Amino acid sequence: MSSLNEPRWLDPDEMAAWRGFVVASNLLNRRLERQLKEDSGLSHQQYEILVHLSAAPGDSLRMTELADRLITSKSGLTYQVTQLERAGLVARRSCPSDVRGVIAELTDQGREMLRQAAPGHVALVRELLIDVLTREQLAVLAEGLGRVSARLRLDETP
Amino acid sequence: MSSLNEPRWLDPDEMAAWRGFVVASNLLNRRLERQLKEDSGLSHQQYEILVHLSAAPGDSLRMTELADRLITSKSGLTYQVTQLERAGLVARRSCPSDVRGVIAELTDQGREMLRQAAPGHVALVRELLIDVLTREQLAVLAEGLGRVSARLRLDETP
DNA sequence: ACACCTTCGTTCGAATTTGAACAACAGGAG
DNA sequence: CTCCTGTTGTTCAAATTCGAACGAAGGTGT
Repeated sequence: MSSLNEPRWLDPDEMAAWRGFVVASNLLNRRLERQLKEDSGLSHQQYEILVHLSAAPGDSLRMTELADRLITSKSGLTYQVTQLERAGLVARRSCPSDVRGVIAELTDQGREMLRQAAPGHVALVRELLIDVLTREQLAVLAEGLGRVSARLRLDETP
Repeated sequence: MSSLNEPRWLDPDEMAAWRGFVVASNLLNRRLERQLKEDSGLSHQQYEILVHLSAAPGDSLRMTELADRLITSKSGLTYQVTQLERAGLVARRSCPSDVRGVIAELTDQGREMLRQAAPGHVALVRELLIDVLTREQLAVLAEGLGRVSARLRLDETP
């Protein structure tokens, strides 16, 4: 009756996929972190903040919305935005439609920093991930992990 | 002449794969972290230490070897092993063949903790990742990310 | 207008992570 | 044996992260 009490462990194929995911993710993060820090003095998190802001209309986003996209805690974002503000890359504005709201906005200096940092970062992502995989593998990654992400998003906000 | 100075940006498919990877990885880590902490009081990192030790011959590994497998810094491992030692889940032994060496060994209590924590963790990994993907997608993940990991490992130790 | 529950962003303390510096040792070339 | 170079694990200060608690404000129903 082991199937009743015992969990369904991962078979070798499943384990390989899971380990591959964890290992690749850790190694990749570590590598990108190092490269960004050396190249531009930015952490990966700070870089992502700039990216998300520059992709948003008006180069600005509300704190909560930004935290959701970055998948980080609100307090963590407060800290990092403060750092970026000190560096002159981001500015805080108050929200017109909500007194409580705070809008983080990309400064000209922030835009310039992103313009300078992006090429090296993208090149490394390409070298370490994109160009290592085939077109088909990329498609599977996008579709599969997209569905995984969607499932996780739903679980978070019921 | 933009192709000479401009980097090759990611096209929509490539971007989807990259974003999917980052988002899924962050959401998954966050979720697993929460579950492990609530369920067993362990961090994901601590859990992985126990897993790697229990998978090693003699339920023990040298610190450096363990740090490599966990993909973490040596100092980070020192800290976490100290925590686990205080909790009685891991013990430090000295290495017979190398006076400098320190061997981390799983205690009976650590083995028991792992036995108790593993089912819930595996079930969640299955629910959030494995069972969301098809057999073919899992195979692609394993093969592709395995190659990505291998490439990254080589880059680290030239 | 009123109470009530939710949302917003920040602050706080505790936990964790990292890289650099360090002392002690290993291993080989000469 | 004796330098010399590379490893090993730890310590240290600094940076980052998180969750809980908080004050302030939005939104709703009555």
